Amino acid sequence: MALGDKDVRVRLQQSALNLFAERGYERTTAAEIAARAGVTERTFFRHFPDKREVLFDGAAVLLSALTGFIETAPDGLAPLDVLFFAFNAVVPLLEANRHISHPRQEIIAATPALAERELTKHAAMAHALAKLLQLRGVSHLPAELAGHTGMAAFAQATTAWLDDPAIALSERLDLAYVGLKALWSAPTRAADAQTSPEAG
Amino acid sequence: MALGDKDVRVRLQQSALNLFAERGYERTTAAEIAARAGVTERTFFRHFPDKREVLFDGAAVLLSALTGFIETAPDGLAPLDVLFFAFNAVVPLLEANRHISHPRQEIIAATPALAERELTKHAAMAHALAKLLQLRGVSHLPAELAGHTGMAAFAQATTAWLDDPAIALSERLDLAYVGLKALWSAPTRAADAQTSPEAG
DNA sequence: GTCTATACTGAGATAGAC
DNA sequence: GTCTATCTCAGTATAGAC
Repeated sequence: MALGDKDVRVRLQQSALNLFAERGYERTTAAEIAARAGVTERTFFRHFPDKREVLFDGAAVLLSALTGFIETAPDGLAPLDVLFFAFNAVVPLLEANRHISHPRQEIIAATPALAERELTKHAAMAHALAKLLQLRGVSHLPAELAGHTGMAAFAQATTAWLDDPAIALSERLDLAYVGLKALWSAPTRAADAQTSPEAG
Repeated sequence: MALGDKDVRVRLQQSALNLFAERGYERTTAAEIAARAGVTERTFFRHFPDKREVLFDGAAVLLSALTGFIETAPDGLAPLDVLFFAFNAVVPLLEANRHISHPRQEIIAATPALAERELTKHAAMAHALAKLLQLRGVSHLPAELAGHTGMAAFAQATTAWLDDPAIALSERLDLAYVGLKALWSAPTRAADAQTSPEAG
């Protein structure tokens, strides 16, 4: 009607982000989000199947970008190297969206219901990455392992970078990559040995 | 009070498992679960903070067992080898509970809300494993990577074994272990190359 | 144990685009 | 006319407050 031609969906997302930042997720009702966007509560639920989803639209864009890079990754790379090739390739996209991702991440971290939904999104993305690896000849179970392992590293790198931008995202990814490989070789000491590590 | 001395909590869990199997999770109300267990709806929510939690009590027992084995794992093992040492050690426990885990897994797989909660439980367990590795001297970020990578492999092995017990759980764990290591070395072909793999 | 807010669903009506 | 987006109204179940 007269609230400007900007898409209702986008208005709902912005209203939600603002209200969640102001009062917190639980103290914000779907009706309030809808009202600020100039529509009714029912319209909110037609755009988003539940209240949480309003914060998770960006995942599709990211996945689409990752898909393109995985499909064009060089031949002969190992499964996890394919994934990290794509992760590094989407760094500019993530950097460009940091001003939205950062406050969003804080809201999610403060809200168990949203943290739970984010895990679901990560699992879905891990599964999508696995299917792309299968297109490159990786068999089912190893592909799923690669998807989940890669996503764990990707999520750790991006989360750490959102928390503390002093270390660049590409460097965070490198750290995660090196850290993953070391999980097979770096020895750990038994818990008992910890009591006198320098003494023995 | 005459419904037998079996703990109300356990009766609620059994009622829930049965009702979910009969009608599905969404078509079962908390009041119905409570009624079958001989208590009121209010009592249900006193035992479980939300309806989903009634299916996720076993995680604590499993984690407790894993904790013991990680603490007593041999000195000098790499992070992921510590975790797989513990995973293999709890195989008998899992095998003993298969008659409960199997129907439970089917209900969870059929119910998105429950699958989401299970991811949360897995993430919590990954985090717990990470903290145990930190007690063995592994630093924070690598420990978290190991926790999530290990949990992904553990979950894949147990899920596959619940679906198809023809392959033993210990063998499923071995397959996951080997599969993980190969993610760094086994080459993949580019998607384009797939169209004529034998022709070139 | 009682009461209530609110997330979510379904059916039907309206309005505009094409 | 169809199709799509929205609103209105009525309802149920969860979960938290009292």
